[in-house]
Amino acid sequence: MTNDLSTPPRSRASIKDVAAHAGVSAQTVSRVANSQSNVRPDTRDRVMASMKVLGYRPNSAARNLKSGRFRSIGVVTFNLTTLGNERTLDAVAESAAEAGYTTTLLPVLDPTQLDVAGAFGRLEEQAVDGIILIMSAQVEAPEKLQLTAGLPLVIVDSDGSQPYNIVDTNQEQGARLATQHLIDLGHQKIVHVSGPESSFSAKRRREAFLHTMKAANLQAPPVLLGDWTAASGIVLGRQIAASSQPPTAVFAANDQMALGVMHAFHEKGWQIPGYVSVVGFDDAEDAAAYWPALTSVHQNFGEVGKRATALLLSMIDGQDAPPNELIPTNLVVRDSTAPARTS
Amino acid sequence: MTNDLSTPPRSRASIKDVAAHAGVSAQTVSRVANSQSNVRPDTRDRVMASMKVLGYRPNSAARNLKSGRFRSIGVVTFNLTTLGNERTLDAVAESAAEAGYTTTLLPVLDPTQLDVAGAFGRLEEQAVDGIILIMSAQVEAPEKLQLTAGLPLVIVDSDGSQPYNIVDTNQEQGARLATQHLIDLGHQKIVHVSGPESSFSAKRRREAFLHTMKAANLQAPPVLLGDWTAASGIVLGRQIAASSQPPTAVFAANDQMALGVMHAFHEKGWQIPGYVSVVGFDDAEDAAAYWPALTSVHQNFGEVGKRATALLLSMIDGQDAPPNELIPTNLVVRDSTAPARTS
DNA sequence: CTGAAAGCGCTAACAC
DNA sequence: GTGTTAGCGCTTTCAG
Repeated sequence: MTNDLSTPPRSRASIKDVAAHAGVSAQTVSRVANSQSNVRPDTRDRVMASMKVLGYRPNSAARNLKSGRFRSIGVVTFNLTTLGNERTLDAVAESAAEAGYTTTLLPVLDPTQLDVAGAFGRLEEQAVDGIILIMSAQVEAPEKLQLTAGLPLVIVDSDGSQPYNIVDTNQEQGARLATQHLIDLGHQKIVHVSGPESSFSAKRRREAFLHTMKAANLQAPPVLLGDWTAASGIVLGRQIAASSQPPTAVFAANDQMALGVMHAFHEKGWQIPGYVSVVGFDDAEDAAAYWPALTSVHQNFGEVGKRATALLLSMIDGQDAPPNELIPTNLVVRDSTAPARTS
Repeated sequence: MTNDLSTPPRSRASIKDVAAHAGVSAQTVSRVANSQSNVRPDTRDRVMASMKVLGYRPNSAARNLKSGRFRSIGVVTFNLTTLGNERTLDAVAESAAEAGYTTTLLPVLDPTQLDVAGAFGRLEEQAVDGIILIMSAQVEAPEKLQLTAGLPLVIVDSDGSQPYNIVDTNQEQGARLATQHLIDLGHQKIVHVSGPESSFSAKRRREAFLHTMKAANLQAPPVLLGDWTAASGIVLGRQIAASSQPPTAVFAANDQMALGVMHAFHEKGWQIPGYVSVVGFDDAEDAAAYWPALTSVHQNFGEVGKRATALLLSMIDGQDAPPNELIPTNLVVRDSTAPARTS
């Protein structure tokens, strides 16, 4: 894939060409292009005709140069393949488009790149007016983020300790909701299948789980650590299924792991929710089609993306950044949870 | 979300500022910024120091204006929320980044927009050197695509009849693989759960299914039409489960609908694959964690994105476009398929 | 090795 | 209503 810069780009008609063709000044063409009112109708028509004939399209690079803005926001992603990241990105792109901004993807293949001044600094060379960093659930927020100093930055993540503008779902509240739901159903032995050590989201959910258990005077069995994938859920689920004193419920930190856990329980022949209940987190699009339909904590990623974009745009406009925002979650009860077995 | 254009953008140090600070000409700064060789080491060091102090970042708008290129490719998406689209986009972004291009998202909220000359024409104003159109599985390729004339365009879709450069997985071959797999297992009554009428992918798969059945001298029951969602799979699955003469196998046009179909079969108490076999299409990340693990046709979306990007970049470089590409698929056999029941 | 001049395409500000 | 001028930040070209 060579990028021969010596190859001239396909020539496009410029404003001058149109002006010449229509027999007017470049300025008039500009006025027509920007649909300003002070152009005589017949002149406008003539110019429009010329634009059409020549296939004229305004050059946004020139516009950007003039205005000092790119009307584009950059989104740094580590791996889009996480459900939440994708939905958030989706919402960001839509919100940005509504505001007349485009969204530029800045994929960071190797997370450690972020620590390299050069690599991350280069983000600022991108034609963007601000940056949204959608933290991967698997990557720690790098300390070196200062490097973006100069460009407005919004982080979508759970680590409130970072000195940046954070938008996220209220993970703690969600985990509390899920845990309390199980407790209310009479479950006492509840195993938590958590995300990886490095993830702040995982940590938040884990801590909230532990806290809620404690508040109910319940002893939490050792927390199991997965990596968010369904495959890790299967492994951990089998581990649970092999224990001598099976729990009556499992709270998985995301739906994919919950799916894997249920898979392992089916293998073992356990009834869900008759023998064991399972709760997930995310409320994935397919959660209702899992077998059984999964009770899960709904995260409003669309809202997260929207708020993050709104926040960034207001920062770009030079306004003071509002305090960090936490989008509330809600529990969607389906068929994978029931009162604890009595045996 | 106002966009007050009168608010001046935050000032950044320009090449002039650096030049003044370092006591050299702007030209020299430019040379240093582009790491050209003909600068004396101490001059270079002085300039670099000034750049650092002032936090200088080259303005890509100006560069773009000079070079006539944006080093960015636009990706038009209708809805990212489809598995394939997301993975393809991911691969496009990575490939583009490797080639030094950024990826600009051009979300089209309302597909009918495409028919409006103005809306689609505006894509060309975007700061992109070419466009990849990832057709939604739910949207018909508009006839009006001619409107992009002027910008290199690659379409990721299955409609070979369009006069554009197409990259896609080999849907027909995949559907044949799935159908033949069931036939080889002795299934004779196979129901196909297809995607929506408007989708070319769905049509391709449906036709290949029908053709393969015919070639095996098997009569295909009426095809059921879903909308790709797991929810529609549940509805259709219940319909199948209610029939007086149940099929021995179902071939769903995507994994999500297969998940829904299996959900309905579980409800009915049917054993999978003991009583009925199910095959999906996509090989979703979680397919192996479904219950039972789903046999599915693997689509290499990563390769599709890569090839589409490579194709577009070569077109941007003014090279002749190679013929349309079809990426082969392969069948991943798991636990949801078994020999047909004999009863 | 370094600098000065010109111009990429566009638009704000000012003529007429 | 329309045209002219100037300049956004950078790089290519040509002089020194």
